[in-house]
Amino acid sequence: MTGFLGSYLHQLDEKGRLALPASFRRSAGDAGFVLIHAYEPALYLYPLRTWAAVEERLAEFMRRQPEARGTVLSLTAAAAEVIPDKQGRILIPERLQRVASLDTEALIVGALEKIEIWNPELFKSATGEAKPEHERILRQILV
Amino acid sequence: MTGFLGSYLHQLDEKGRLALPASFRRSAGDAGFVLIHAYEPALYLYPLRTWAAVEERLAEFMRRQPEARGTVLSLTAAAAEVIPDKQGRILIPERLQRVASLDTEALIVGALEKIEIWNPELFKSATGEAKPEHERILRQILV
DNA sequence: ACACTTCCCCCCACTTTTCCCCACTCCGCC
DNA sequence: GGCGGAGTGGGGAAAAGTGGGGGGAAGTGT
Repeated sequence: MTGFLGSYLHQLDEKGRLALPASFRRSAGDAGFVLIHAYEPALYLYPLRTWAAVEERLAEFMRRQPEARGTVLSLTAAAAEVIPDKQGRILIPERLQRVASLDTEALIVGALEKIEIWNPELFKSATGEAKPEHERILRQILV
Repeated sequence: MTGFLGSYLHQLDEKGRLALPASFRRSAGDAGFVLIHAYEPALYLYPLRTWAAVEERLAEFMRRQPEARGTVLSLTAAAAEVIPDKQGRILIPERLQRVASLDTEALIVGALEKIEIWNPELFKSATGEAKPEHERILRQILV
């Protein structure tokens, strides 16, 4: 089973509902997701299956560096567990819509173990720059 | 089992469908493929079997160099998992047709672990130029 | 405890896209 | 010359995305 791939431009309706691509729904099984906001103007969506590992890393990190508690707390405070309705849509809390600058359209991007949700314009400007040293490594990776 | 070899000129129909050569289909088993766009004006097609290794290397790359996230994200965003229909054709998303300048004809090129899909003219100009260099490199490889 | 409000989720309906299936052609091979 | 595998093209059924209305649960205040 491969990770999440591809990008999809979907509508965010007035109720704050966002339809996940059917292929993403299938590869997540139909358990729920965890929606968080971290350092970028985007939201991250983890299927519960992979979220467990993230949670473990968070706990481990706090044990090693207690001064990081505040950082982790602000992450968990802004997080939400979301479950798709029968039409495959998740409800994005109003506060998370605001921090991600989501309006009527959202770009749903597959990022291997997680899904990212972006404002389409912000995504374009965030991924615009091509870094030569990264490209060199990519050539090695892609055989 | 050998890698993918040979090149085939096939039609890209109005619906964006491209028939894979029957021999490629056979050597991939009939699981799906992953289609990506990287630094060249061409598309790369990986059978799922070999894609898993690529994905693992990508994850490793991000662990070592977190600042490469953007590069990997634009790669996965432009990727798609494709499954041949019963006639052995894959659907190439409109966005990927554009970045690879694919019109009505596509050149399907075997490239060992993966398959490359080119605009025929672009392929000629990309591979036609560096003849002397080719010879020098090949002498080293083929003893 | 009860009425009231609010919000969420289910259901229904519609549009668009996708993909499955059938039919046809071309070519090489028996 | 027919047969079979391969590539090509298009119609129709099924699925996916979108939008809105109503019922019921949860929370609030009286």
